[in-house]
Amino acid sequence: MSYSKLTHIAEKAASKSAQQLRKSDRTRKAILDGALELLWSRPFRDLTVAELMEVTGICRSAFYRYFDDLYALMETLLLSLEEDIFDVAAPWFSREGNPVDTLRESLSGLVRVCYEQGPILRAVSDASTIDDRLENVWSSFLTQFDDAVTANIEAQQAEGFIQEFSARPVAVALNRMDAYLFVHAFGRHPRQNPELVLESVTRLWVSTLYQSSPITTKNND
Amino acid sequence: MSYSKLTHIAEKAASKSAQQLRKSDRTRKAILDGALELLWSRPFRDLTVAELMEVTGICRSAFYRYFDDLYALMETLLLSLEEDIFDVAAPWFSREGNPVDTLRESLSGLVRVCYEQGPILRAVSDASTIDDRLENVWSSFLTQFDDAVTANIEAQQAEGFIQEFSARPVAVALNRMDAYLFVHAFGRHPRQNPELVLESVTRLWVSTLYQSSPITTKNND
DNA sequence: ACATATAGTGACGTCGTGTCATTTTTTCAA
DNA sequence: TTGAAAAAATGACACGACGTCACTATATGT
Repeated sequence: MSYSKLTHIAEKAASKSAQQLRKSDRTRKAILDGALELLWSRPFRDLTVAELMEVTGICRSAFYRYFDDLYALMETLLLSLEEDIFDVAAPWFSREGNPVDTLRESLSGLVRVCYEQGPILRAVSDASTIDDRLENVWSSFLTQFDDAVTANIEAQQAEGFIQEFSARPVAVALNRMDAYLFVHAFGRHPRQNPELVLESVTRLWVSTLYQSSPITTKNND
Repeated sequence: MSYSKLTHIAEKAASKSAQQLRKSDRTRKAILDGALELLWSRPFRDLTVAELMEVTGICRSAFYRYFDDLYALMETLLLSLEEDIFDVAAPWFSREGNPVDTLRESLSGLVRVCYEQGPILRAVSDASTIDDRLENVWSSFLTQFDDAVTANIEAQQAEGFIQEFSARPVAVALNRMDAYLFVHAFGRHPRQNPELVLESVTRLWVSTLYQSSPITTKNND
């Protein structure tokens, strides 16, 4: 009987890898996918649990088995965005290579990711003003960035790449610009031209931090 | 009888100037004042018609005689903010005097007004993500600013004060920075130090637009 | 002072939310 | 394969906030 048992287990494993994990995980993913689908074309304010679960094909109240509320769901989406964003912003923070070049690289990646995920970014940003808890998550996400940028500015000031000034308020200003410019430019269809946005964001960062550097008006990497 | 009539009229006029206009206008003002009071210390998301009218001391449903909904009320608050903001930003747009000096003056006024009205600014900004109509009003407010800044940059480029680049995307970036930095810094108590915010905002605008200008790290006007 | 216009009231219907007891489906091991 | 236990899905419910409406009370102006 160990034969049939093993076969059975093997089948289970096979079916699991085909269907992806347990039922609950598939359902959770279906809900997240449904949310992404809806938020791609409609603002967060129009999203209701009823509509979302209708798309998912499961009873509305089942939603609450997977998320506390829509804001908890948005938090999940934000966390996955965060990963992409920190990854793509890495070059400048790595503090290897030419500061201006790596800054351009980081900003370019940031624009790309935010362009691709624009409507989601906007939905999270919108939702964060309505819910206490999500607001804290969003806010601490921005603050992490503030901290990282501040530290990097201070380090490069010590090395003489950046002139002396109070780093944090400038870091905060630059980050708020990025965040809300991206939300504004890429948060709704039709999204704005990412090349133009990248160009102007780069101009601001470079002229603020590395004043003497020349600025190209076309990106010719 | 014309005597008593005149006296009566005189009394009416006196009482009107003392009590300010008709009942409806006083009530409307009371509602707006109540909203200002509540929003001074709590986020927009916690504001309900019931709570607002409780503060005002009138029946909840009377609210709808004066405003379509809370977003219409917020629109009224935004419009009064707008006036202050356009007024105070005038110097740079007037295109008289030294561009950098007038820019500093405008930014200084902007920071002052937004500091004073921080929680209201934030409430409007928060509310605008929830309501269609208010979002359009907020958005067109920002766009007006985008237009004005774009025009001013282009004019000063023509005069040689500002180097050549695509003006609008830079204007949009600078404005989004202002708007959301102010919302972030001044929108909740305790508000951040306006001096520091002014200094960093000024740094960004000046170094972006008038690269060659020296930047003072203390404001010694 | 009175007739009329206007402001204020309370009750109602609606919608979206979140919970709960119950039913259905999965899961896993004998 | 089967059946018992665990987990997931369902439908009904109560709640809170909204916006409307017929009605009452109060202002307004002649």
